[in-house]
Amino acid sequence: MVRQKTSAFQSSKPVTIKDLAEILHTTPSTVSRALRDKKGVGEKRRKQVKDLARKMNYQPNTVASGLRKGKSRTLGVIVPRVNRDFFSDVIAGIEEVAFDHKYSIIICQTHDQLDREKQYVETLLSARVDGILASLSLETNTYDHFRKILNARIPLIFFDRIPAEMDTSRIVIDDFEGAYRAVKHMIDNGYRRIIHFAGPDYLNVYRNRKEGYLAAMKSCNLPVEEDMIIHNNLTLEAGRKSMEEVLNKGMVPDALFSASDYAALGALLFMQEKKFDIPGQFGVAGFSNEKFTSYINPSLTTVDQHSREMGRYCTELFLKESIGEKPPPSKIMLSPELLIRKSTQRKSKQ
Amino acid sequence: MVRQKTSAFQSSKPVTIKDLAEILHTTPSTVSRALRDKKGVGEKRRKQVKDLARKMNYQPNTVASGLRKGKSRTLGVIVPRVNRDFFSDVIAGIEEVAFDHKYSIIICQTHDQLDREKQYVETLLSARVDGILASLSLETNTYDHFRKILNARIPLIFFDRIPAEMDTSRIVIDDFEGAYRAVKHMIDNGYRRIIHFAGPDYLNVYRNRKEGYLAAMKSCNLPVEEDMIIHNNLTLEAGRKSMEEVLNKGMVPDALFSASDYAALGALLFMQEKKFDIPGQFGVAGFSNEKFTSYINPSLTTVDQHSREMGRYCTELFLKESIGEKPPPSKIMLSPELLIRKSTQRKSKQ
DNA sequence: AAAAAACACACAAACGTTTGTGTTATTCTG
DNA sequence: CAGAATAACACAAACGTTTGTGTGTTTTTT
Repeated sequence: MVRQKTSAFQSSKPVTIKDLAEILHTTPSTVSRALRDKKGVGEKRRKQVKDLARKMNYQPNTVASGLRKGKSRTLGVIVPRVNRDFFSDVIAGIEEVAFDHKYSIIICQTHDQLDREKQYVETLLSARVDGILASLSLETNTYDHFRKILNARIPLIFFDRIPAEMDTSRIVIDDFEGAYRAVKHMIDNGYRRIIHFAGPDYLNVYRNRKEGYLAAMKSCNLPVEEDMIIHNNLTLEAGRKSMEEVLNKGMVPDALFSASDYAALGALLFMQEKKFDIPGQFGVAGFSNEKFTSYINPSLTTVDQHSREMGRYCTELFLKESIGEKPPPSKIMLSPELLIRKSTQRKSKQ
Repeated sequence: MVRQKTSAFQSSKPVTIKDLAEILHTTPSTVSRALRDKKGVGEKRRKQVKDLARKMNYQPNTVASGLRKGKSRTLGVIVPRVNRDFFSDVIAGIEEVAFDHKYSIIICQTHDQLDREKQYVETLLSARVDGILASLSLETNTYDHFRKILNARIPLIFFDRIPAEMDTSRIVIDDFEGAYRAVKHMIDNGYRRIIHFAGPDYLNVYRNRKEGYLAAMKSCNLPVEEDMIIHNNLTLEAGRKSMEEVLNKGMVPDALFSASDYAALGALLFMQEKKFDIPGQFGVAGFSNEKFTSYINPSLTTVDQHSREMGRYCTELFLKESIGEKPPPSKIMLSPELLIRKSTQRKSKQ
């Protein structure tokens, strides 16, 4: 005998509102209203419809309803990479709030490439997402693709890596403050010749971290020679290499403040190979609070960016913008948290 | 004077195919065919249409075309958490292949909760995604929601955490083999009383890792007492706590093979606090190759799961299933890679 | 040069909803 | 109990595409 599944498991084409209407000898409009608890449908009929819908395993078609309503209850999220702790934490935060409000999220990885970013903006626009949350790619130096989003009257919220050139809602942490506090802390611990690994100047986050570094040094009257600021791409390998070059040039820094944890790690590993005592002879601080920073030895002083909260806020900003008349853009700046760990704590101060 | 933007920046309602048709005194069908390079449109007209589309910044509406075509070029991805290295790496892999084939991906976090998983399946089904890639939540012990996907004739590919109960395409790594090799390696390095942190038995991955552990021990005639296998939820805290309990019970293991890197780390940190020399007095190996494992000290021996490749394969499996007649489900098993690091390398063997 | 084939296009229906408007029956009001 | 208000529904149009079919026109074939 053929195995007979319950009616929930019939295959074939999905059941539509029309099908339900036909069976009940009524019309699609009534069924639609019944299902969504809109008025204009009698008690009895409503129950009848809902019962049948359940029985026939009716699945609402959000594509159709999206087309009709002009809303997709979908959010586009554009990030450089999904598998970076910072970004995946932000995404986790976004997803949480989005889920609570019945939004789905489409994620887009730019791989830090401008043309991918552009292409994804097109895709999201075509998908008629209700909003876009984005963090700039490293290559982004033009913003017309983002302006298109605004012109389409779709809420656009930037987080972390934001364009100075556009007047949109945005949420960042205070990178300047985070860097300033990290460097100040290092100085307080007796480090003096602190070098800095910086990212590209055209990205707000790296520019601000550099400024924070400079301000902290200046506030203590510590000189910053030109070659104490090393721009690289902030990967582990870049950090290791830059550190090597610094030593090869004959410089004798006693600490490093890196705009990225990975680059900090690269330098730290290199210095350990060279038998430098960390934090004794050389202090290291990073930025972002990647998970590994608390597990390595010595644990790495870093700046936490409240990534998950950033994601949550970001989505809340979108929700605010998506209802009613467009409010003026909100600019939120979260306070970073300096996490003082072993890599910057000298046993004896200066 | 009012600032005048180029035509690319007009606001108002999006341009539709109908609009283009009207302007060119032709019909939507012709415009549609012209834009998509379908035959039935003259050279001249085609150029005319494309030029106008560009000029008016026409954005195709994938919602409408999705409704008409019954395909959304969208993939649903269901994972326990997006901010775990393993899963975010898989997602990165999925995104890469999906992007190349012009698919968008909707990501869903179950937070290891069954009801969230169910709800997301409904959402994805309603969104009429073209396929679903999923890894089970810890709580999943019922599969009707997944069967619905199959009944809707939507390709469903499981990865890593898969249900034994369903006959779908799937891709896993050989957890048994990975565990076996890890434990064998530890035995080869002189460890004898190796304990095991295991996850829930109803999840294939943890069951297989445990089996691998048992097989390796057995192959060397090493006894495994009941209390040498500790089930916990595999978090860092759980690892620490379990380790503490083991010692408190008066057991004297000389090594740990943990089904998770985090739990391994918890145990490792605890043992270090208790002044055990690792790997000298106590060896530790984990599973998953989380990023931090190579940066900690001692670096952690672990098993790499080729997560990115898994994501890529997974999407390729979907692509294969989405064309033509449904092929029989593919069952792919990737070979894990044992990464031998310091945490299991005794200076002097035995 | 007539018949056949190919082409360029218009027309119309369809995908599955949602929503405004009309129609009839029921309930309410004074 | 007439008239108004309300309710329960049906009807039809619309969202923006895609695609099958029909109709002239041009090109090719012989």
